[in-house]
Amino acid sequence: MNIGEVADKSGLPAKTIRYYEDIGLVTPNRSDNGYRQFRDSDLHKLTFLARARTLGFSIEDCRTLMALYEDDSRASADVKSVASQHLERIDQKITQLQSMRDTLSHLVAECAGDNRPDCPILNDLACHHE
Amino acid sequence: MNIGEVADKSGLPAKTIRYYEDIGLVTPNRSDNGYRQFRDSDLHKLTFLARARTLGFSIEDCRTLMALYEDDSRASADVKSVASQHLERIDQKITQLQSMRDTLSHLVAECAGDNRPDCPILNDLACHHE
DNA sequence: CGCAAGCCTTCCTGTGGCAGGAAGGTTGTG
DNA sequence: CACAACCTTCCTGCCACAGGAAGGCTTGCG
Repeated sequence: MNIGEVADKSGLPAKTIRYYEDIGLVTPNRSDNGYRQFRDSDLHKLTFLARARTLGFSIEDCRTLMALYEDDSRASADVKSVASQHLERIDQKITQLQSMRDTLSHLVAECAGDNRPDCPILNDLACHHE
Repeated sequence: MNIGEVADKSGLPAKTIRYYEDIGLVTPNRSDNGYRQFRDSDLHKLTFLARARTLGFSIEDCRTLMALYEDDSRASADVKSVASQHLERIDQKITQLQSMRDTLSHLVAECAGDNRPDCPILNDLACHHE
């Protein structure tokens, strides 16, 4: 398979696949003409990566997860550890975003949104927050 | 005031303040020795920026908000518009993160986390998601 | 007066995860 | 044989800074 076909099948842009080769996540063969030649196992890896990325794992997490996936003697505890830490980071992010959301939605609700200059949003921003 | 003092008072790192000058968000004077000289109005701007950044506004949003803040004939509708769009982006992000969270927490809960290789998390990643 | 500590300066590189695009080679079709 | 549709490498840019090198200024102490 050429890169276009694996791009279609994996759902990843060709650019991304080249990048993943650059950083050593996949290592396709090369044809005589220099084109990348992907095996089924490469496509499999790429769909694995695509799925892990949609779940928000970092590239380094993906690298770790791939290594665990390919290690038949892995301990599921190691996988769970990576996923748990990621889950924790996600929770932190959600908490932080919800805090922003709460403040912002209050301010937006209070703002008249007309053509007068008085604005609670700007008042909040300009007020000295410690 | 030198940069160290405004850094302390605004809560922003000196690096960040220099960067904000680079991109034209603040324009402090210079002393004879080349040091940046910040007025009270500069400090005021920087605390405004710090607050806007903690609410998650992008630098470009901050630029717009600052311009509106300094425009006495602004319409609060313009401010509200910027804030509403930002709020919408935050909501989208939260939704997306919660979707990740739901999937991940399911998987983590199902994973035994022992020293056997069988792992629902890896099974999910490796299974062909369209 | 010399010297060290603690400020300040500019400039360069790196981060994460690619996207965009230039310049050129290859392959398939009418 | 022209042309489109692939493919290649290489370079730059994104965002919002952080880290650090190399050097100038200032202040206080012995």
